[in-house]
Amino acid sequence: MDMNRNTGKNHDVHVDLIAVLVALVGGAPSVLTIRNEQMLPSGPFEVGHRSLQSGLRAWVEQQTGHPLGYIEQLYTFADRDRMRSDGNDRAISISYLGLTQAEQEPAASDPHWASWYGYFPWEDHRTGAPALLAEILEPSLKHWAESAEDREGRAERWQRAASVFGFDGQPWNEELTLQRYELLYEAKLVAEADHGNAKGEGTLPGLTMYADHRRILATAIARLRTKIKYRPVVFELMPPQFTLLQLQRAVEALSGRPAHKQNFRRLIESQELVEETGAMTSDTGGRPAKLFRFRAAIHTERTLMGTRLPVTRS
Amino acid sequence: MDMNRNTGKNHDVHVDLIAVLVALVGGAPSVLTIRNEQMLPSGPFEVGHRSLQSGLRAWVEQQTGHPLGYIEQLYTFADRDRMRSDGNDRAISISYLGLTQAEQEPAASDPHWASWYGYFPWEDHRTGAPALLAEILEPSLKHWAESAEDREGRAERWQRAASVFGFDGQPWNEELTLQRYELLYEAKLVAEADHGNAKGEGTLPGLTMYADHRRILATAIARLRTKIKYRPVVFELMPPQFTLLQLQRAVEALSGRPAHKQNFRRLIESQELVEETGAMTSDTGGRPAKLFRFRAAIHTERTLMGTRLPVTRS
DNA sequence: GCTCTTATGCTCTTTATGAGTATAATAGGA
DNA sequence: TCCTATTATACTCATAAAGAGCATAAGAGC
Repeated sequence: MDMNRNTGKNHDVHVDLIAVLVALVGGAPSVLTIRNEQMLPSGPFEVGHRSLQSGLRAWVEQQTGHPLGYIEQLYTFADRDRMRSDGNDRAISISYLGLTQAEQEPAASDPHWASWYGYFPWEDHRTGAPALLAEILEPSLKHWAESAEDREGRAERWQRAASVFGFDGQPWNEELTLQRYELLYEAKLVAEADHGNAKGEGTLPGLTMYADHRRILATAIARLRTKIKYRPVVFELMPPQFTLLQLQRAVEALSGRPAHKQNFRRLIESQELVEETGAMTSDTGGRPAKLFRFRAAIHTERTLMGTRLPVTRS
Repeated sequence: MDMNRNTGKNHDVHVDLIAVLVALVGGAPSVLTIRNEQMLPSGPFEVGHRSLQSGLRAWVEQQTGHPLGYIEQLYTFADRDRMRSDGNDRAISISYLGLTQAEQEPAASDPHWASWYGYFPWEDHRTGAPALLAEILEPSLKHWAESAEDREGRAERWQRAASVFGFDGQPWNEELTLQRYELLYEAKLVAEADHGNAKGEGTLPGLTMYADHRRILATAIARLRTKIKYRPVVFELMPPQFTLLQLQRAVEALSGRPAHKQNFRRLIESQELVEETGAMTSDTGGRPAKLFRFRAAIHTERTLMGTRLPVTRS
């Protein structure tokens, strides 16, 4: 039955496991990094590992001391020239997305919780579209579009840039984080795109990362932004008790766009995701707020239900 | 910068590429199989392959003669005991979902288009819930639930079965194909679940497959059923021209549940996914129908928009 | 008591969606 | 030819969900 093995040749390849571990640190959606915010925790999949997940768990705990909670598989990459800076031999990266809470403050600089908007400043629309979108990205991409050979090429490039970045009055779609990064990569506007060249700062604002780690981070953000809309995953990022505004801020931090407060609570409450703890908190800055917790039952029902979240239209 | 490689040990593992290629064959959602409908096309990822996708493409074309169209990555599996029947050494399977049209009729028996409901008879609710759900699955799962050790275990098992299969008046959710298969696996009701034992027919109706290929197929079905609701992927499965009823039948075939005809067309038309070709067809059996094609623009906009599809409530 | 700030309740409008009624246009047989 | 079965297509109705905004409540600080 098994005909594809043992053809004599050695087909085995190197497999890396990479973790995008997300937590909210002081309101900022953050990712756990090592090496001066340049790398995601990672390590090779070894023969001793019981499973992909347990292998990843081992590496992350060894490199960062942080335990892994909820994780889900993200994507498996194997682009020859995108992957490795020394890129000669064959390798595969299996990436995972993890959600936790950052217990201690990021004191030491090595395992460090870095805000993901440091790497993607154009993704944060919580207080409106960032200035650099119109001031830097739009002209740069326009220039790139113009540099296409033929007329259709130019039109097609600009069309793509506009729809993905929301230029020309098109709506911003926060889920397209990966497509935006890929477009910038294609336009050689991110430092990772020119191989072997001076690896200092990119052409655009925004921190760069080792190899394709920034692409993996973009994949994680996109996934999380999609998922948060139909599955109650914010859970994993919240403390045991919270106010509805705190919950809203968490969702806004992830999606990168503002939510309508009253509608947000209507939605959350109508879905019976949370229940009152009975306690109140008064460090709100205004009227004290009720504290909520997630309903225990949710954890089992989780697969079955959806969560939608209300955002402001424009 | 690169610290995780070359530690002296050889960490390399065997990587298989597996394709779930889907097409509609005479109204049946079908998957391309080899080896007497027991296997999905697959082969090792080799050093010569330019990318995962091109490697997969090579294997599928070699084994089935079928070209690969639209594909997307599904999942990467590496469960030691689930994966290989001879399971001693380490291996990883990277699976892809592909959508095409089956040009020629499935004449030869080896590369064969097999209806996916042959493997998962309980998944086809187009004409109501299949009888075997109540007659076979429900009692079997009840028995499994009862065989748990303690009271909570029994309650929890039945609770899970009921919500995933829609027993006790709970709604059927067509997207839970994978969870259903996993539950049956856990309950040892599918033949793949007892290792090395008589590999004849499973305890339940439904064809079995080699190793974990049926699980991969379940993953593909679940993915497609989810995706079809927010991305216009039916495209890839349709001929260049079609009537709205044909389109509806395609969607129903994939989702496994009936749609409301008038609402279906309202939705499709309101989304401007299609345009009239001007031609009509009269092999409808009744009043002739307008022929439609997908709007060309859609192919570029594809990433950006959603498609929703209306189903009957109960 | 006044002001600022956040919490919370409620209304209004628009849109989406599930469901059903009615009519049109063909084929085929009585 | 007329009747019937079958599918296509147009509308209407009711309800639910979603976006927006108004109004009031309840604290802190001055």
